[in-house]
Amino acid sequence: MSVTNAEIAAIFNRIADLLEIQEENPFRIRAYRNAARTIQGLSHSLAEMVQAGEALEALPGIGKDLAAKIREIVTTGSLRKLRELEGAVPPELVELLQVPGLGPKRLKTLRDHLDIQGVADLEQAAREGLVRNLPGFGLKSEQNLLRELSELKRRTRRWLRAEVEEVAEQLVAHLRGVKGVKRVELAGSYRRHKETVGDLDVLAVASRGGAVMDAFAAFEAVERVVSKGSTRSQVVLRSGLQVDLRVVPQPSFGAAWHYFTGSKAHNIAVRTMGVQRGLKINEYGVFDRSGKRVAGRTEAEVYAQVDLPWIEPELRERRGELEAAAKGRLPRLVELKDLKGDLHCHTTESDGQDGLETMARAAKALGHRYLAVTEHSRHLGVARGLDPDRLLAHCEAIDRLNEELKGIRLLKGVEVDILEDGSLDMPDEVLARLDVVVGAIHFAFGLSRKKQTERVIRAMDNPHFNILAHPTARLIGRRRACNLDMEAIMDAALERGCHLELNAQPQRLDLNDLHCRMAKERGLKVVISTDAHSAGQLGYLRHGIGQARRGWLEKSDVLNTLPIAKLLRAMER
DNA sequence: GCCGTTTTCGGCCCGACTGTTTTCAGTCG
Repeated sequence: MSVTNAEIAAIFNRIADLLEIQEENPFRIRAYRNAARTIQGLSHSLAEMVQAGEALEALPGIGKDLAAKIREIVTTGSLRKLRELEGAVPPELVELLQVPGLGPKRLKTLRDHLDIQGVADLEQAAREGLVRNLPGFGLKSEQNLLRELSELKRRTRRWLRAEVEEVAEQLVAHLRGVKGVKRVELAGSYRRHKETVGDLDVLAVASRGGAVMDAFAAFEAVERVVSKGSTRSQVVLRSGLQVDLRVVPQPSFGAAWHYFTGSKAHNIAVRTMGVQRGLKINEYGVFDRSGKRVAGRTEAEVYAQVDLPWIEPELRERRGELEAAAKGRLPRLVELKDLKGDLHCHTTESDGQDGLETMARAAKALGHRYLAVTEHSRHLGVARGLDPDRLLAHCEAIDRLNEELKGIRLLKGVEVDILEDGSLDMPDEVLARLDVVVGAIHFAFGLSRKKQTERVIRAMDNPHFNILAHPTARLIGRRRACNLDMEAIMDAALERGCHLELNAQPQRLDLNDLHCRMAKERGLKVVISTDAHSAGQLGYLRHGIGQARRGWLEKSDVLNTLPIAKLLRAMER
């Protein structure tokens, strides 16, 4: 099996960690991290590029040396440089770098004086009071280290963006109520709509920081204040989520919002463009050589200084957005209001929590013009999957309800199980009577790449098949993606007139952002659906939209932006 | 280790906070 991009990126990140412990040239370390980031963001396989003899050196951050290392990984499955480094550095030390407050320098002090080799050593030494007397350390650092070590597990987790949405909005509302605060906005990966976030970044505009910072520390959900200054403070919530707040004056708002939104790679690139123009860009503004502020009130002003139009936050990942912006070729990203309906949901007839009519009225209230009702099929017993008779009876109920409903149409559908051999868990003559057939994998996730890919393509061979639901079946943080040749599946879908779903459940968001881009590059339209199991979940489309936008999708790339008649025509095979 | 409107060497984004220090290093984002 060929090496994946993620594996190559992981090797480079690992090398960066090991070099860091060895206190190597920091720019060299950054080169490895930059390359890893580039690789993670690629929408095509490096292994295939190598096999096709394509020039890896054309990729940003990949020069002659790293290109050779990628070729070595692809052809031999490993990297000599990594083996050498791992031989020279005790593996547990890398883990210690994850401890907040512990960088390569202080780690070296710990190793030199106390022979610290891992988390257990450090914990013991700190307990025995040996750390406080080291140069550069004191009682406070020893206590902080002990606390960080005990929280290591909790602090390194990432959060589903949707999980922190509620507390984020509460915090923003809380801060907006503080006297003297002119504006409060969320920034960071949350604003970029990453599927998971490591912390929450909040930006406030106020002439003075004091009152805002006090209110921040007093926010109901705060467990502990990590640091508190006049422009920047950090807290940990009871949930373990870390939140950073920065306060800037009004004229700096745009520069600060840009800076704190990131991504880091995007920011560095923009600042570098500034340097080339004789400008210094920081969170307070854009400054010319004489130190005079020339921009900063809005993000658009900042971008204008480096001759770029404003760039949507979801695109700021250093994945070609700066080049596209320079050429005037930024995508016009799809928006929630562009969606005309939802093509995947469940009712109490299978494993949903609300009945048909409740779902229909909730969808109408959201402005949907159509909603496909797609219960599970028989094979999924735990979800009370429907056999052919129950499905046909359900369809009759849908027909009856459609006669009463105004302004929205229910589509008769099914989420049919794709069996292990690629056949569908419902007879063709039943599928033929439906408006939309959604197919999905719900078991045998561990098949080989070849078998899993064949399974899905065979399912799409069925002439009634329309949409492949949650294509990789991943659950973020809980179940890894099925091993699939996504490019082959997309090509097959295109040939057969099938479509792929971007499932908007926060723990799925499957297709992911890179897959969306892969689809767009092929001209394959994506369906954004909620897979709602209750009326409330119909609102999850917003999560799907965030992911779609990260994948550069425009209105015309998304099938369910079409009105009903065009939608049904577009799904015909 | 990468890269070039400062082009093949010598740079590489920039500021805040903490804890230690007495003027700053280390770390973080």
